[in-house]
Amino acid sequence: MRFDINISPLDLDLTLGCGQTFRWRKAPDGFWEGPLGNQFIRLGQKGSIVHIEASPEGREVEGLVRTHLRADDDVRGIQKALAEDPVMAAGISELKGLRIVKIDEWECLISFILATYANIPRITKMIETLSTRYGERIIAGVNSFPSQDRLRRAPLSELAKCGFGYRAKFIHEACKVLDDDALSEFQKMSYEDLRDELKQLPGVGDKVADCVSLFGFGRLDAFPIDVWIERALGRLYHRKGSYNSLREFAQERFGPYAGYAQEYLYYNERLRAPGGTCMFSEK
DNA sequence: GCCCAGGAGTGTG
DNA sequence: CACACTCATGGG
Repeated sequence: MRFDINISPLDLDLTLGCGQTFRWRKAPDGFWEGPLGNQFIRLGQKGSIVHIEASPEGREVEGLVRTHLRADDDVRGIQKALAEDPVMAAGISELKGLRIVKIDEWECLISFILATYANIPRITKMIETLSTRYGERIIAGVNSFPSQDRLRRAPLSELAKCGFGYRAKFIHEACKVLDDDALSEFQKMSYEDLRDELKQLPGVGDKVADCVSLFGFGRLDAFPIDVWIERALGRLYHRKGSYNSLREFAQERFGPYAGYAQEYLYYNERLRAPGGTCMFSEK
């Protein structure tokens, strides 16, 4: 099955290639491919037209892709609002097609627990290992992200051999602490309550809670602060301080779309780092 | 070998 | 509140 949808503005390379999500790969033919739910999806782009291929053939593919790429976000409006800040305006200008993605809540939580203090190539590899061992086969060589139930049944001794380091026991314990419908209950909460709940999970601190709030639960006001954002805020806004003081600065300055602001800052900071660029241009 | 990574947890002043 | 230290490991 293949068909086209229209999403604008959109740049798949920017959106899928640099650290929001870890399972998309750029194929030699220029298509981005990876698992979404229990289907293997290929996405190509010409202008604002996105070509979609899916196997096995599912009925809700268009919905899956539109949700993942947050097709209903008024990105132009968000950029216009953020661009009232001249510093941000300059940062946005080369990133018009960068969109926040919407990741499955469970996949996002585990992914960003694994992402703590690791670089993107390694994170990608860890998630690949987890899916290969515990996910279900979609097509040859591609497995779905493992379910909560399946991961809960994985003994720690086994997870400890996956190359996750100290993260193994975090995800092992997080699985056991959460019951099956906990995350759907989380979805009903305010952002503040959601953060507090997430932070009670092992391996989830301020930064992971904000990443999961933003990319997993779709809270566009979340503003995750990692080392890159910390540098960007220092360099561009001369701000330094605790996580919460920086977060409050961002909330006040960028308001309900702080998450998009964060992504523009993140990308700019990475692009200007020596050799530090994104997946689609690394090999 | 060295440095760093989309940090968190715990303890101390 | 602020630091300081440890955690386990691989990619560049």
